[in-house]
Amino acid sequence: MNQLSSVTPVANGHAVTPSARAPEPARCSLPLGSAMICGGARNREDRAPDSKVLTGCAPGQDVWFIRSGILRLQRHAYDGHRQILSLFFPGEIVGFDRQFGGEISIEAATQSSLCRIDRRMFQTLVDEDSTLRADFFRQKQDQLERLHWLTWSLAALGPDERLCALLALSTRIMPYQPLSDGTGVLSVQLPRKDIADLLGTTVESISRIVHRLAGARIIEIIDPAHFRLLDLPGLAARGQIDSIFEKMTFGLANRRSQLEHVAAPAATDPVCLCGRQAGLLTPVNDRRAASDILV
Amino acid sequence: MNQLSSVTPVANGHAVTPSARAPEPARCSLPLGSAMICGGARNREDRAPDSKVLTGCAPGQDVWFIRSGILRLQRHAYDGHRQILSLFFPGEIVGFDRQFGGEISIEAATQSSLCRIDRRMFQTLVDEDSTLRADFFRQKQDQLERLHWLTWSLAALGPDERLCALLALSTRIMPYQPLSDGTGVLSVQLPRKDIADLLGTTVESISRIVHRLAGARIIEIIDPAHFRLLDLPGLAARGQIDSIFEKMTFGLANRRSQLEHVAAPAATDPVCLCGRQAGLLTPVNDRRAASDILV
DNA sequence: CGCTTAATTGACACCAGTCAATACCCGTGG
DNA sequence: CCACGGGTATTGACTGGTGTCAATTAAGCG
Repeated sequence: MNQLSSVTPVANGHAVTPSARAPEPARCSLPLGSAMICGGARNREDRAPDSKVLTGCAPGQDVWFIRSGILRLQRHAYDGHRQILSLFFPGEIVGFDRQFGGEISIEAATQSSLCRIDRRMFQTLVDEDSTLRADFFRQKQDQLERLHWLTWSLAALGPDERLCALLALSTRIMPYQPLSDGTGVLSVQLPRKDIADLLGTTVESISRIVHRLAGARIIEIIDPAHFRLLDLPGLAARGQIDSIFEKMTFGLANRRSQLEHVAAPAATDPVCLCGRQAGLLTPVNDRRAASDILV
Repeated sequence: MNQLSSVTPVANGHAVTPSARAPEPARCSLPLGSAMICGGARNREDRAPDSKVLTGCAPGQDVWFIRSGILRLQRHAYDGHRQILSLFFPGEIVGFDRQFGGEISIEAATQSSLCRIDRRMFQTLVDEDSTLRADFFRQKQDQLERLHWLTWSLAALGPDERLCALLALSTRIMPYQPLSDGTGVLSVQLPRKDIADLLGTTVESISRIVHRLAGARIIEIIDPAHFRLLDLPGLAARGQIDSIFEKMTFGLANRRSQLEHVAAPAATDPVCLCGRQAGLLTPVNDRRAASDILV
């Protein structure tokens, strides 16, 4: 237990790139297809948890690139019931699709850092750059697959199985510290309420299930947001995602590590690469000009 | 009751284009974006209910265009439980996306008529023709929206509300004969089991709900597959789709009527139009050559 | 130290799934 | 014409899980 507390600090800070929290990194370049998204400080926006990113009402002239944090796509029923339809993770683009109805919206689930992209600019890029298009397609496919899973599990699985699946998946999308004995410590960044609304259940049930899993020696509760997963394969099996685990998490983990590679050595050189085609990357020193290519 | 029986014949025949059942129409041209899909008889395939169209295992080198009928996207749990994730309707393209996992598959839910399209050919067309791409995008958007609805309703709505929503939506995707008094007769083409597996419930519950609705004078049961909807707006409201009803059914009804216009006057002239860009439609008399453009 | 918020635990009712039996429809074949 | 059989729909009785409501505890914060 005490040895675990030495690991937990990973949980602090926000989503994926702790370095982004540093005061004004001022410039960054983010990979997307063969293009680089160059967001100057003026194109970046930090969002606090529960703040709105896109609502159905607002025209939403912008597309958003997620630098860090987790966004949630949600819809409310007449009685106020909220259901989370999907989560969006670092490296993904949101807001390009058709305007949602008035009842659907995207909000920040955790502290997030976004990068604003002009809609028409992005449209143009997608039309011109087939590599970007392919990459964007792949994102859509990933998101679709996640939605398929959620839909299926809501109807075919029990709440406990759904939570097991989520915990297993979380090892790839949230801070997870593997230990030498095969177990690992997971930092759950999603509020309990969000987990409940995503899995179509209640916070009370989540709490009961968590403690039930702890009783069955499948997990160990460090604190309400940190669990030690004693049997990750077992979790995946209970959630019936063992056969698709790799496939579902591949794209996610990929984009995440890509972002980390970019964000990590950010303290070295102010040069920002921008290009629209593979092999045609253009080094740009003036960050204002660079950020204008892809607002 | 007797006046209703004079209406029900609409229910017979299969899905949407009864004329397609005629012996060997041999040629047809179907609109998709600015292109026309010209399926000669050898590219067409009729599928019986429950026959497989795409499985995760099979490489599936082909893309399918739905001429008539309803296809279902489904997945099985370990215990055999089946969940239908989505339905596909006439005018839509399936099979272009990433290969599914082994557990997911597409089958015919009703008697269906499909049109086989070579994958690479379609890929090329999508890359070249931005209008087709836009149309294809719109299809994907529609499908995504339906999936969003299903996901949301599985968690936020009760089984009865889900059925109400499905009935309301069905007036746009299944034979529906409006009557002068504002009511109308709906022919449900989906087997009871499919309805249950789509809405995440059981056939027993479906039966109970149907009779409950009849008791509440919201519908009238003509026979297990034909209902007289006494209060369509009420149904939509119960299903909480009243505010998005038009939006959700627009694309579907659109494609359906498009297909009917094409299929209806099929007995006139053997000329088959094929073209890749708007305004560049090329009349082709040799149907073999025509069908080769887009196999 | 008292406030607010989140997490937990308990008691309870009710809905919906399960299982089993029956009714119904629609072929076939006698 | 009726008897038979297979599939589907319906109905009933029962039970278990899960939501709901309420109370308690724990934790963060001024």
